[in-house]
Amino acid sequence: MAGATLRDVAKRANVSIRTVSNVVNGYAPVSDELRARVQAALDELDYRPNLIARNLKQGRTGMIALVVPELDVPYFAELAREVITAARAHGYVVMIDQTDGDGERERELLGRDSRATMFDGLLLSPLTVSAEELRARGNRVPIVLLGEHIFNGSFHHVAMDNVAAARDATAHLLGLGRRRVAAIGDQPYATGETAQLRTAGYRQALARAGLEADERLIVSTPHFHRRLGAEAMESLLALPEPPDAVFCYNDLLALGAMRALTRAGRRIPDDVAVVGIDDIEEGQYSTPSLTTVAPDKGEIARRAVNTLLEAINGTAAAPAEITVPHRLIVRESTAGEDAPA
Amino acid sequence: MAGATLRDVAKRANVSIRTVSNVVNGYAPVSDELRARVQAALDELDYRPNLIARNLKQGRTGMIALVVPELDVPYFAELAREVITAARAHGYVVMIDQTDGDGERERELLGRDSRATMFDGLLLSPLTVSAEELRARGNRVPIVLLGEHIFNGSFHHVAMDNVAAARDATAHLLGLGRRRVAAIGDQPYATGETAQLRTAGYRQALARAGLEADERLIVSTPHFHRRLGAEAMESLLALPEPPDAVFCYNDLLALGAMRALTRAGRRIPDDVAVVGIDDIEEGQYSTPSLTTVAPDKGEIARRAVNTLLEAINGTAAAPAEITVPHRLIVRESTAGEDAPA
DNA sequence: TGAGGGCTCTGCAACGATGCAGACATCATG
DNA sequence: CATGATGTCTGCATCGTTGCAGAGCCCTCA
Repeated sequence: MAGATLRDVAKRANVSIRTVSNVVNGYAPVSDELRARVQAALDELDYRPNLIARNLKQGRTGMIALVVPELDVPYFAELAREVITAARAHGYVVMIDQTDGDGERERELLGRDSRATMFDGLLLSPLTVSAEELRARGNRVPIVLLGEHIFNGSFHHVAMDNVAAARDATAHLLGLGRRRVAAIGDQPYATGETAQLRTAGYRQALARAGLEADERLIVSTPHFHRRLGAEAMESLLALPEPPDAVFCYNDLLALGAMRALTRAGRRIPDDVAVVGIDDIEEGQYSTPSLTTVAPDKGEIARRAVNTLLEAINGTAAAPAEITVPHRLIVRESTAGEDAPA
Repeated sequence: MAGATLRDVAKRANVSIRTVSNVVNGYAPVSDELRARVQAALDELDYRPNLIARNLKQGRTGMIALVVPELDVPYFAELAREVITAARAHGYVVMIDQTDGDGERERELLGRDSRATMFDGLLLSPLTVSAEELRARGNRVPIVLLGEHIFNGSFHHVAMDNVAAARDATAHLLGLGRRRVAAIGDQPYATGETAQLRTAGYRQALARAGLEADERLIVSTPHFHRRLGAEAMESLLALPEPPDAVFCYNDLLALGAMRALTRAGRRIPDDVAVVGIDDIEEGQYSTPSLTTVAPDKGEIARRAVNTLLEAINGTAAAPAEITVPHRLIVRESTAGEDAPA
């Protein structure tokens, strides 16, 4: 049997549809006697409101979508959890989708038949979509961008200061006395803005220490997965003058790099110190535990959700770059036994 | 400006609403000339179909929900990715929600005002909801259960054979000649059915090897996170006769246990061999890499999605227990240097 | 020539809910 | 007793779309 509708309940309780609706929503005053009768009918028929109909009438769904490249990348999974929590605090639920880092799928989202219209707003962590494409899509559904790319003010955008984060990570390694600091994760092409910002930070730290960057120590990777971190590390170890420290553009690369180092018999941090970015939980339990730059994920999620809801309600300020704080967390991969437990 | 509707487009193109709808959906034959005129109007107004209205009319949304305890538990994140992929193959999208392992939130899902009615079906990985509660909720939205609990035939249920998986893992350790094999992750109370199945498998393996279980070697943990694995391992190491192997009920526990072992200066696997369950990617890159029992996540996702879609379409067979295959993957945490790369 | 059949195109009703305006009964007040 | 205020309850229109039945029109063929 399909679900009972307001009409069914109304017929059974011998009242108008409207009155049943009032009872369900606690709106207009309803006499106790009628209320009881309607309630009985509601229970007997096990009425559940049809949210789709309600949404159509009200013009909103109470759902926002979070679109990330890959859900099984721990950073995104952890961020997703924070977003769900932040949205729930406002009575919103979050639908999560992944693009597989596939530009095709990202653009699908913006296309005519996109399911995006099912949502009151969109949180998008783009990999390849450009600002122009986003602008061209019109202003159907409010959007807040997360963490990637540079959109110079056309959109709400929440991220940490990537240059500063990379600079802090690199400076930490230099502060340990390391002089051949490698970098893993550059992406010197159009869609690699985040990576390029981190490379810039890396170079800044070297410059401030009066060092010149050795281009052979900067390894590019098309994405940020463990395997590529391991491969990059292997290639660095094969250099005539291998590095004594490595700054990885995220924790997964760093974990892969550490795996390669251990396999090659190098000691961490004695031979090579390692630092990442993201502060995923895995890094606390790796051997050795991983020094990292932690963006404040909770803050990212809250600011993003709040901004999106403001945009939905039309109370949003002009699009702005929102920068959330980050901090360096020192663990064994740079401090060795001295690391705080 | 709010989105243009079919009516707006119809007015502009000077045709009926119905014809615009036909053009949009490619339904009835429309003359080339009219089609072009309508298409032009569609483009000019940048028409996007209102999916909510369409869904209301059609009685389906093309969305299913996946509800898991915690999204940032790698197993669930990896499973979610598979589910998204499987659903997409059928034109469905997946909305993901997490319950935080909170019975309250799980039950909310079944309550009167649940958003569950927004979805054509539900994939639920329950932690505390009982079969009775599920039955009591009526048959509003088709449900397929994943991995947890025992529902003896009242619901579609997809899982691996937990007893066999645990038996295989334990037998592997025994096959290495270990004799004091510990178990981390038992949950000897009502909502711990999965854990209890694994304990049963553990005991079976010991029995088949002619060994008696040492109850002190079975450590309970209220949930399956890294930290508890580490704590459990520490307590095991404090025993007068510590174990020479440990079977952890999932990979996170195992990774935590390995962390504790390394910190305590024990060698893996020489002093203590470790095996987990789940085959999360992290275990391939840990030091040492983690031996594990891998459920076929892709198969779980595909079977679950297919079954759910059959239920949605009314073509489903009677509720059934669907068992997916698993296999032991041997890595360094039990095989040491001999492990396959 | 006119009956029949295809092809286009259209209007109406409906999905299930809510906003609005107003009907009706009751009651207090002058 | 008339008036208006108050408190309940109802019917109608509507959200944007699609299903259905049918209206024209043109063509074919007997």
